Amino acid sequence: MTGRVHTSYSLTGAQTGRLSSTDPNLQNIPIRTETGRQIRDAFVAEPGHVILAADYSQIELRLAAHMADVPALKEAFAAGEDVHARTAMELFGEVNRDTRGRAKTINFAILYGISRWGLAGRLEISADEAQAMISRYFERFPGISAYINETTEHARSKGFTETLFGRKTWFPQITNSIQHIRQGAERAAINAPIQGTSADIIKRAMVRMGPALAEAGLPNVKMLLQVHDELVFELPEGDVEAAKPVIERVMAHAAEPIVHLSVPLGIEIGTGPSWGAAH
DNA sequence: TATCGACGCCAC
DNA sequence: AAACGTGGCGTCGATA
Repeated sequence: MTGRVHTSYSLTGAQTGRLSSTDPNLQNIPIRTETGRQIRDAFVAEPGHVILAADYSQIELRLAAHMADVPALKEAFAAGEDVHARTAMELFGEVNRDTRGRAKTINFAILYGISRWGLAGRLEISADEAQAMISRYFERFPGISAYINETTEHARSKGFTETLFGRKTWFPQITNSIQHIRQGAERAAINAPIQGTSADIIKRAMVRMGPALAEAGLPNVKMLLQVHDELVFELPEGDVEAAKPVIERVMAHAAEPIVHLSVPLGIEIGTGPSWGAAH
């Protein structure tokens, strides 16, 4: 008995290469509402220890900017700018609460394989209006349009997509004669290289983390959880300042030396007595 | 009593 | 008509 909750991870749980978590699933613990935050606060560190949460900041949008070669987005990430604001400026010519919010929604929609109906539903506008916004997005960021066309065509001709590290995901439904099934496969194929490359990167960071902490003289830092773009640690309070730069460096450079990204990978680190407080 | 799929909701 | 990606799980009703 450890007196703690223990999950099980499946290394092949998701088509894209993500981990999945069961019994219990610790990758969908609430956080967005006040009640959710209180639930995360129930995950506490041992006395004398703290929880450290390290997140990749907008990793999938950064990878999309790299893979689709979108100069405006790459510049924004390189400069540490607000990328959704930058997108709003490109699309609407001005940045305010409304345009930034809509730009953020469109950026997410791109990662998921955009459709006029999906965007229309999310923005509560007509499909025609959504199509006009997508066309505008493609005009401003032609690399995104090319990425979508090339990725779906590759999936159709070869049957699979690849991450930047060469890991394949297969799409047998990409040639299905039923339109909505085929289109669903196309959206998944657009997303898979992005989500999959993110999964590859954090796995590489996890493999390197133990040795890196050991070499840094930090044997008491324990890696507890992975939540897709986040690693959760428990460590003695006195180790926090030494551990932060090690964790940051391992995560930020995890793609190297196999893949050289044209955007930096930003890491956000927080600490506290609980998982909730570490965010 | 067990199993399966639809549904809704939680996360990234 | 149209729900945009990846998952797990609790509930409910149909079924064996």
